[in-house]
Amino acid sequence: MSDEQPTDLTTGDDLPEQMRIRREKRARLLAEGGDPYPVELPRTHSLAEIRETYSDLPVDTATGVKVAVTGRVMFLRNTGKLCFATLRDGDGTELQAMLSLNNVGADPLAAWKSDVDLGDHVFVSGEVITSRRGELSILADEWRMAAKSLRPLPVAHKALSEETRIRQRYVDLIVRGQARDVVRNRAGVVRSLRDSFHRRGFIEVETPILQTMHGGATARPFVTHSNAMDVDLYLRIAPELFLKRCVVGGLEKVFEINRNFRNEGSDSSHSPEFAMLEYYEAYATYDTVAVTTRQLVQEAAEAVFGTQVVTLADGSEYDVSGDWTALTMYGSLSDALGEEVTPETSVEVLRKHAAARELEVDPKHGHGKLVEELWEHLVGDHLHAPTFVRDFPVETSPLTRQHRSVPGVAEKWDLYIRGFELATGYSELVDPVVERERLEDQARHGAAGDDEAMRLDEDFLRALEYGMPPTGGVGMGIDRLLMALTGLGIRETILFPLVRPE
RNA sequence: GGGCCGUUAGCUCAAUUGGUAGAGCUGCGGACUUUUAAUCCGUAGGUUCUGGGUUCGAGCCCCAGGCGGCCCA
Repeated sequence: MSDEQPTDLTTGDDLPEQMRIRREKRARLLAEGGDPYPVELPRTHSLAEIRETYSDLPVDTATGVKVAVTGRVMFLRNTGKLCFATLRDGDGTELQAMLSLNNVGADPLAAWKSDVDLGDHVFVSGEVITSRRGELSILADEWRMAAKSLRPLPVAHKALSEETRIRQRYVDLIVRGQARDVVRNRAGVVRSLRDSFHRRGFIEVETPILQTMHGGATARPFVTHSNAMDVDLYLRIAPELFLKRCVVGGLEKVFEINRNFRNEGSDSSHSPEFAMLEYYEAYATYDTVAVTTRQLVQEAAEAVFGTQVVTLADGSEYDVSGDWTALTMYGSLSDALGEEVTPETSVEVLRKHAAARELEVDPKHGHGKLVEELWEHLVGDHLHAPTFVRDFPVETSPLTRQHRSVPGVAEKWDLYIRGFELATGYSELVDPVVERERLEDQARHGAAGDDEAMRLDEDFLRALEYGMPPTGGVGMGIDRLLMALTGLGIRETILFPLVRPE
C-alpha cells in the first residue's frame, strides 16, 4: 500500500495533529480502565425503530420511555452544560442524542466533550424526547464509546474528490448518502432480475470463472496459473459457452449473474472486471428474448424505483415504459446516409461514405466492421430512448444464426440506451458443423496474431454435436443496467472498482 | 497508444508578472442548558505528488516520471 513511514500508534509523533490526538484519546481511555472497542453493548432499538415509533411526537415532549441506541457521530454541537450529537445508523437513519449536565452528571459530560470526535461510534441510553425545536432525541442517562475512530472524517458539506470516493469507498459511504443508495439500488436491481427469472421458470447456475480455454466473446483474457495442475488458466470473458452446454444438457431456461474479466482499460462505460447477466431459453428467438429483456429492465425499474420513468443523476427523467423502438442496422444506416446500404454494398462504397463524413476507418476493416462503424457514428451515438438495433452483418457475429429470410445478416440485436450498449441478444447458432467452421476461422485469426480471437473449444463443439435445441440468448451488463437506470458512470455503480495502486 | 487539464493543510479549494504559501470547514484552548453545517473569542496545522534543471530567488518556468480526469484512436 504505502510508503508511509511506520508509525508508533501510541504516540504517532509523525502523524498529522488530528490523527495523533485521536490515538491519544484511545490510549487515555485504555489507561483509565475504559474500552474504546467494547465487544458488546446493550442496544435495545435501532434508530429507525425509534423514528418509526415516535414519528408524531409534539414539540418538547418527554415520553418516559427508556431506550439504548448506537450510532456513528455525524455532527457535534456542544454547549457548556448541554451537548447535541447527530447519530447515524448503518441504514442511514439519523437521530439526535442530547447529553445534559442534569441527566448524565458532570464527569460523564466532561468525558463526552473530551473523548468523542466526529466519526466515533457511541452508545447512548436514555429517554425518548423531543427537543424544544421538535427534534426527536434521546436524552442520555449514560453514554459509552462503542468504537473510537482514529481518522478524521472529511468535511461533510463538500464533495470528496472523485478519486478519493473510489479509492476509499468506505469513506464515501460514510459521508455521502447517494453512495449508499447506489449500493442498495444495485442490490435491488439484481434481486429484481432474479425474481423476474424465477417467475418465468429459469434456473440460476454458476459456471466456471477459472477456465482452461476462454471463449464466448472477442476480448483479451487475464491469464493465471494453477500450480497443482501446472497449466495456465484464463479468467472468463463470458459465461456463454458453459451456459450453452447447460441448454444441451436439458437445462432449457438458464441464467447466470456473475463477474467477467477482460484485459482492457477502463473509461466511463468500461471496467476490466464487470458484472454480467446472461440467459438462454430453448425455443426462444431473438424476437422473443427482446420482449423478455425489455420486461426485465422495466420490472427492475419498477421494483427499485417504483416507476418506469426513472430520475437520473442529472435530474432528468428517463422513460423505459411501454414498447421500445426497433430498427434494423442496414435500414437505419441507409436512412442516415440517404442512400441504400445492404449486405451486398461493396467495401469501396462504404469507405467512400466514411470518407465523406470525415470518419477515419482502419483500412483492414471489411464490410461488417465498416457497416458497424458507420452505424455507430451516424445512428448509434444519437439514440437516446431504449432502442433495439437488429440484424447485424454476419461477418462480425460468428456465434449467431443467419437470418431466416434476409440474406447476409445475423439474427442479432443490440439494445441501446442513452447512446451506450446495454444488452445483446441472438437466435443462437446451434449447427455444430457451421459452428466449427466459424470457430476454425476465429482460430486462424488467433494464429495470425489477433489476441482477441476466439479459441477452438473442442469440448464445446462436442456438446453441440449432441444436439442443442433452437435457443435465444441474451447478455446484459449489470453495471450498465445500473448506469441506465441512474445516469451514473460505471465506476459509481461498482462498489470497489479496479484502480492503480497508490 | 496520442493530446489537453489537474495534483497545494485532515477535507474542499485560493495564491497577481517568478519575490514571506492563504481561506472555509475540521482540529486544539476557552465561553455558552435547546443546537441542526450552532454561535462567539483565541490558536495550531505545509516534503506545494516525486526527481532533476534554470534563477539571487520556483507552488508558478524547463525536463523526466507517478497518480487522476477529459477527449481522441
